[in-house]
Parts: sequence; C-alpha cells; structure tokens
Amino acid sequence: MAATSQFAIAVHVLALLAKGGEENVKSDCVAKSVNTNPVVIRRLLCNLSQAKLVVSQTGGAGGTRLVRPPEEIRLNEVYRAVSSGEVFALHRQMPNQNCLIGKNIQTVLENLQTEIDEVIEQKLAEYTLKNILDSVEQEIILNC
Amino acid sequence: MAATSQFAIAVHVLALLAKGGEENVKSDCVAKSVNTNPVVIRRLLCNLSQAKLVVSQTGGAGGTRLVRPPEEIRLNEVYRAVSSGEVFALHRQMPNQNCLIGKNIQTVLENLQTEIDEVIEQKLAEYTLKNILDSVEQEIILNC
DNA sequence: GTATTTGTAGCAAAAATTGTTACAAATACT
DNA sequence: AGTATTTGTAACAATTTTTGCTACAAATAC
Repeated sequence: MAATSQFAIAVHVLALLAKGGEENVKSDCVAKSVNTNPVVIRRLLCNLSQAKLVVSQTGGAGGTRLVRPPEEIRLNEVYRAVSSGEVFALHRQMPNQNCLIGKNIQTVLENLQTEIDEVIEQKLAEYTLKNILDSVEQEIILNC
Repeated sequence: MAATSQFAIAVHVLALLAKGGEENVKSDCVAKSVNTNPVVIRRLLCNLSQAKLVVSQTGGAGGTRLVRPPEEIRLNEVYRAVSSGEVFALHRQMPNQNCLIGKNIQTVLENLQTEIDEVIEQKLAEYTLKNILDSVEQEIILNC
C-alpha cells in the first residue's frame, strides 16, 4: 500500500539518537547505519526538527539529539511528523463528474481516510521510542 | 504516505457494481466513471474476483457483478484484496548489519506494521459497501 | 459464425521516491 | 580573525512504483 519508507527510517534514526543519549549524533554516522546518503538523513531530521522532536547544531561538535527522553516520545508524533495523513491515495484522475457516484465518492473516501488515520495514530500512541529501543534490545538477545 | 489509489478505486468500482444490482456492469462503463482505461479496471476486478467479492463473464452480455449484497461486504475485505499489508514501507536498502540497531530494527518495524494493519482492518470492518453507498447518497442530497 | 467482453501479457508513460552534488550559513576551536 | 567541520537546502539525476495503453487469445451469447 505504502511506497515511502519515511516512517521506518524515522524510527530507525530516532532509535539511534536515543541510544546516543545527550550527545550530538552526526548525519554521516546515522547515514551509515541506515545505509543511505547523509543528505537523505538531514532532510528527514529537518521534519523531525520542525515537529520539535530533535534539535541540531552546525559545526565540528554539531549533530542532532533528542529534545525529550525516549520514554516521552510517542510514535504517533513521529508518524505525524513524516506522514501526509493519507493512508491510501485518492483518485489520481478526477472521477467523472457527470456520474453521481464519481462526483461524490471522493468526499466519502476522504472521511474514511481521516478515520483510518486516527486509529493509526491511536495505535502508535501506545508505543514510545523507549519501547522500540527495548524491543530492539530483545531482538539482539534472541539473535545470540 | 501512500502512493497507490488501488483501495480508493476499488471502493468506487464496487459502489458502481452495487448500484448495478444483479446486472453485469462492463469494464468500459466503470472506466468512464473512474476516468481511466478499461484494462486498469479489469486488472483491479481481477483482484476482487480472486477475493470472491465479484464475478465476471465474457461475451456480449458479460461484465461484472457482486457475488453478495452490498450490506454483506465489509471494507476490510476490499482492503485485503488490494493491499500488500504494508501500511508503511520498510527500508529500501538493507540497513547496516554491523550496527546492532540497523540489524534488528526491521524485525521490530515488521511487527509494528502487522499491528497497524490489524487496527486498520478492524476500523474498515465497521463499514459495509451499503454504508458507503448511503454516504454517497447523502452527499448527493447535500450538494443540491 | 459473428459480435462482444473479459483476462492477461508486454510495453510505454507518468509520478513518486530516493540518491547525489554543491555550496552557503552556522558553530567551535585555535 | 582564520580554519575546520557540520547542518540546511537547492537543484538535479537515478531509481522504483504506479498507471495507462495496445494487442490478442479465450469465453460467451445470439
């Protein structure tokens, strides 16, 4: 259904920052873990920064860190920071406006879209970044 | 978040079939309402057919119709018929396996993916195709 | 047999997503 | 003040996904 990995990468990045603690983490370092280009990471961090989840600094001692402890960051905030609110896309071409269904189905679908987005946020609100870190830790143990 | 309009089109198409009642509706007719190519519609109908939601016939009196009345078709079935079960995409590139978080974050994200998919289905299960048709009707009235 | 429609393959076009290069602005340190 | 380093961002390229189209065999009804 979804084609973008923004949310997945965002959680990954935030997990790294969480592990980094109070220290600034550089986009270059994050990029290596995610296996992508630093600019891609910085673009994503820009979204997270606007959502007041992280803060960045330039310069030699620069980088990015969380503004709140991991147990106070819920995943619905992360989702909201990177998502368009469109769980599924609407018609790419405008439906036939001479057809009564074509003319009115979009409004109905938009409402549905909103409702689904709400339950997703509710579900994601059940988890904090700390929970994610713990789950990752658990995986590490299992894989030994 | 999502780039595909498969689900939106599917609901649109099924609404048309529902309005069509017991009659066969041709892909050409549906395509005109959706404003796309008949082949696109037939491909989608193929998915819905495999999910046992519709049945098609070739020939001059051919076309497609619902196999069950609209009040017995729930939207989660439609969703399942056209979706990949991936609300958000995972990493496109494999994360760095030498990083503990990179190595284990994907499993955690997959579990999250599954959980979110479940709440989406639960929400969609609250609505039938009949509900959608009624909502569209309501829109038609409001727009007069 | 003829006309019509679905099912599907194969390819083209368009759109979305990600990756890359380049560089100004900011910051810390000497 | 000058230097080294890093973020922020623009502009563009490459890739991937999604949609649209042409063509035609198979199925069906008349």
